[in-house]
Amino acid sequence: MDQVLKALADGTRRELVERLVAGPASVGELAQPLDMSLPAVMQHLQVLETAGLIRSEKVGRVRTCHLEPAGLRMAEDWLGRQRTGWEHHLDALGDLLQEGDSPS
Amino acid sequence: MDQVLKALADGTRRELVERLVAGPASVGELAQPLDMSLPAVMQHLQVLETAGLIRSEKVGRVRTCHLEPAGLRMAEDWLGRQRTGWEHHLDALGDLLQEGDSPS
DNA sequence: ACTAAAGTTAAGTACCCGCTTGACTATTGG
DNA sequence: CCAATAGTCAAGCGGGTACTTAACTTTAGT
Repeated sequence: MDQVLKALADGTRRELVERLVAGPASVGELAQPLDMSLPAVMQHLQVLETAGLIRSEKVGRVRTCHLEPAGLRMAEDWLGRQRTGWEHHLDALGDLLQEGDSPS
Repeated sequence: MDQVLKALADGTRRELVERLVAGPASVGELAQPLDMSLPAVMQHLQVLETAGLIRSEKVGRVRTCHLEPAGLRMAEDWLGRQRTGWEHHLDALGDLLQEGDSPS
């Protein structure tokens, strides 16, 4: 969880994810539009892979990366739980107020 | 977006959010279970508020904080878009493969 | 075999983050 | 008024993070 959100907290890494939504890509393809050195991109990819957000296999001399939806779903679920929890709390509060509204 | 995910990337701040799901709380109440100094908690709260994840008003000498679901929902939506985007991509790919499967 | 392409590793640098302590400001109750 | 409570401001410290460049490894093309 911590790793997933830390990974997505970086704008560059989110760009990488957004690119990978369109389909798998090699390290070079991912690096090309990114105005930074290739090793920098590598480090970002490693962070994403350690977090379980992407997976990559190397065949020949080219490493191909693809998205792993499980990681995204985990983060999404956590956010959803907190949000709906709070909204239900508000609902319950609303009911309580309405109930106590006309006590005569 | 960047601010929201950076804010949630920290474990302490996620604890604060989880606490606030149960309802509003004062700075002191939030700090009490957190084995760190009060200014540290303040800084975390400021990060959360700047990110739009919580809101707080000060009445008298006590500041009360409450959750703001909009921020959570924004992050949740982004994650959902990426994930479903990728899943649809996989579906389309599956269809393509199946279509080309028996070309005779 | 020789060279270019695609990554990878290692080391170093500059900056950002979380936390601390200490001093300070407002409110509240006696 | 006096002191305790609840929070805030400011400076500083240590570790982590995002890059960089330079050197190296492996594979592919000719």
